[in-house]
Amino acid sequence: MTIYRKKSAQQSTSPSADAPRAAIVHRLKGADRREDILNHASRLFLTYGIAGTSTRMIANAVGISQPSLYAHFATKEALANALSARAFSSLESLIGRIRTADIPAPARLEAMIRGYIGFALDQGAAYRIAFMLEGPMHEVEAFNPDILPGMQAFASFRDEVALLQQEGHLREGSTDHLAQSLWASMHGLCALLLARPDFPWGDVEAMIDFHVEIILAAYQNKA
Amino acid sequence: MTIYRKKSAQQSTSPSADAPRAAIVHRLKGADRREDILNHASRLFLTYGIAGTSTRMIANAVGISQPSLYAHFATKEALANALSARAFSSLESLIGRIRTADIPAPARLEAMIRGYIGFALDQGAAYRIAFMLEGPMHEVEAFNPDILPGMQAFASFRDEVALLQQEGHLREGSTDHLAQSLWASMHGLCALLLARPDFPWGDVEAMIDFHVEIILAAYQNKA
DNA sequence: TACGCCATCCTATCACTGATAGGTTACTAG
DNA sequence: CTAGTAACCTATCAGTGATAGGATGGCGTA
Repeated sequence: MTIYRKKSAQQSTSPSADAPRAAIVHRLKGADRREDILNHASRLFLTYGIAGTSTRMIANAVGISQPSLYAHFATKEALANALSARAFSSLESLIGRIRTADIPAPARLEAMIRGYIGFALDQGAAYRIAFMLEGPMHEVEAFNPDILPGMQAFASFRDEVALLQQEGHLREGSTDHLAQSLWASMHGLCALLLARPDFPWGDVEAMIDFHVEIILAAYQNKA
Repeated sequence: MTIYRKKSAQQSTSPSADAPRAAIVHRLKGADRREDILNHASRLFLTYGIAGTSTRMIANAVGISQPSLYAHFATKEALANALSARAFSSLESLIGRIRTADIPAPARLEAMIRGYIGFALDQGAAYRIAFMLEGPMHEVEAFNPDILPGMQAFASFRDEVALLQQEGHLREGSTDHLAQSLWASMHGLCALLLARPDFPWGDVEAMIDFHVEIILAAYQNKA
């Protein structure tokens, strides 16, 4: 029995050769260097995926040695989590902006849903890290501060759901169930589009519009 | 600046020591050995995750050398894809069984939805491989036969949606949009539950019931 | 029964990965 | 001017997926 190997892409232009180390290295203060690393890592993760981006690629792009990364992040996973945290802080602020914007209630829900979907598709790498990554299956993770921004973003979303419900724009029932179910419906589309971009989706824009319309009708008050 | 490393779990009982090689090795025919490998890999993937399972762990569990795996699968990814394919064949047959079962139309839709969710949560590892894994972001994958069972399962699902729509049990509109949106709604819940089992979901059973009810109401014909 | 093929399986080794150990350098407070 | 320390380095580790090439045993055929 013989299996033919698919020839590996990226042969001539190896990712590991991405941006040779800068000739002159400037020392940076911890916080600045940390931001520097996150910026380059974000770009690389988006291009090559997380598993496809090595710590050496990141270090080369930044212009420091690979072990120097570990002065700022305990592990590669911690770096990814920090990126996710950064992205979710911006999601939370996005939700906050929509909540405080002067938008009448029904349109506010739609704005929230479309904002969420747009965020997920834009920040694909960070969104994957937060919601689609394979974590330890049986091991209960000790408190991880990098998950917090995601939780806060959800909490903010849940608060808005509670408000809309109180105002009578959303169906009755458990607010937690409502928020989680609504979140799941939004997430489902984002996750599938991100995980299977090669699927014959047809017109993606139209598909999103269709799904949003269904969601709005499903969760709004029938009264 | 000093970062404290989280101490690595699995220290004393390293996963790599999982099941020492069997003393007496029996030669198996290609197809049998292949099934053997898939069975052990499935168990290990579920326990340690895909990235957390090395090819050496799989080989040790099976009782063969690590390079011997490559006589049956070109890459570790190919092995994972084969597992996914096997699982999705069973999903397709599940859908087929529900379709041909003697269930009146509205209950048939609910049976389909609950069957799908149950499958996803049971076959977590395979489901992840098929729908939640990080793939190449910019590279268009050449035809991959292991994706076929997943596509066929979706096609079967879409056919049933078309039928229910023709019978007047589902709302009007593009059948493709309807099937994709419905799939996304189901997937969203499964994906979140699998990716974030540590989230404070509350009563998961009740949450699933709530979501299914919403989906049924959302996609059924309002007439 | 004897032969030879070839699928099965092995050991040895590769390049690369994430991570660690321990020394060097440059900025800065006193 | 002189510590002290944060920033950074080189060298190296064990483990990973994958490859090269040789050993072996069962089976069809002469």
